[in-house]
Amino acid sequence: MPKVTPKPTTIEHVDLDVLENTLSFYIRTMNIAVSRDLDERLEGYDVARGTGKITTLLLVDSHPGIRPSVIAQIIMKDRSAMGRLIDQMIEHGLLTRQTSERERRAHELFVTPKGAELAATIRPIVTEQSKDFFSFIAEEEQAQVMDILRRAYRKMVGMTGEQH
Amino acid sequence: MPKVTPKPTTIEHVDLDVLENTLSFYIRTMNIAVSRDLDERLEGYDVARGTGKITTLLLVDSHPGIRPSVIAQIIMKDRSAMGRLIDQMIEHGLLTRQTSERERRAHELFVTPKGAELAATIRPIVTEQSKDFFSFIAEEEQAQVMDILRRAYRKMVGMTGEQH
DNA sequence: GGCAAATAGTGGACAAATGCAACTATTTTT
DNA sequence: AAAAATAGTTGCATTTGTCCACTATTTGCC
Repeated sequence: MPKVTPKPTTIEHVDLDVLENTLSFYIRTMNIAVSRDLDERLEGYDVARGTGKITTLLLVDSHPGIRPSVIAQIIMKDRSAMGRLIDQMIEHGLLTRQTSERERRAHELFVTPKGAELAATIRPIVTEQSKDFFSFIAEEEQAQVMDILRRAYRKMVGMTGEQH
Repeated sequence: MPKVTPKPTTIEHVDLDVLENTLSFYIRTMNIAVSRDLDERLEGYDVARGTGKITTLLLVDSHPGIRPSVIAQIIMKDRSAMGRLIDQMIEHGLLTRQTSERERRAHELFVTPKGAELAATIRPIVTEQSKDFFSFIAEEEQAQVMDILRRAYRKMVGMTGEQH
């Protein structure tokens, strides 16, 4: 209980308590910043806002017939959220959906020409955004972090890399 | 336009297109997973859910009198979101707020005894959660990633480390 | 001194995202 | 043939984030 009004703590002098050494803190915080920046760059592209639209578009584009549930695993959403995401993208004319003939429970997704075009437009933007955003980290270090996180991610979603 | 029904793409065989080499993808995705895990561990602690409560509590605890706008910068929220967060925490009896005497526009935040207690409870949980969650990454690698992200974060929020 | 601009915080409205649970349809197990 | 598992949909309640306008106070400038 300080007797005098404390000097205002400015951001330069703040230490982050235990968060200083907590990886999850940095992941969570950087996420906010990266996502915001990405949204700005994609403004107007009807794939902006929220995690998942970009991944979904690119995935369907490069894996025609991929099923919603597979994408859901990859972007860590539950099926209902995934479904809504797809509805949205179909409404925007980016994807089509049809029932699989061999698995009539499942759906298969395909890009429309518009979707394919958007995918092509997006690809370089997404790549550059990431590079630019992290440009104050040396290339090698970026690669290092990415390499480590990639392995972590793969274990997490069960991409073992085994071919059978 | 495939003539036959394509074989279903399973998660083991998916490649992530350009996202494979996009750091922002991994940050965004890992964020979802870490945050979910954290929420589970903090369930019931009225500091769970959403980014910011934990940081706010720990920051106020270790910097009595800190101002909302400083915290806002640190957790990258705008002032109105920050205000609501604080309202919530005051309602829960974790913080108190008073007008600064030297800057009557500004507020100063303090923890209540209950808040201090919660901070003490939370601290080890948060630290361990991060370690556990990333336990499949070697300690050194964790440290490496953290070190790099820390520097990135600091530049971003303007923590230059200068003492004046 | 006095006016304009900057800073700190509040409050309202609105659009999205998230999580949960219940429900249908289809396939697989037993 | 019945039960369990899988794929997807729908509705609902909660939360979050964002934008904008508004007040109070301080600082800078003429």
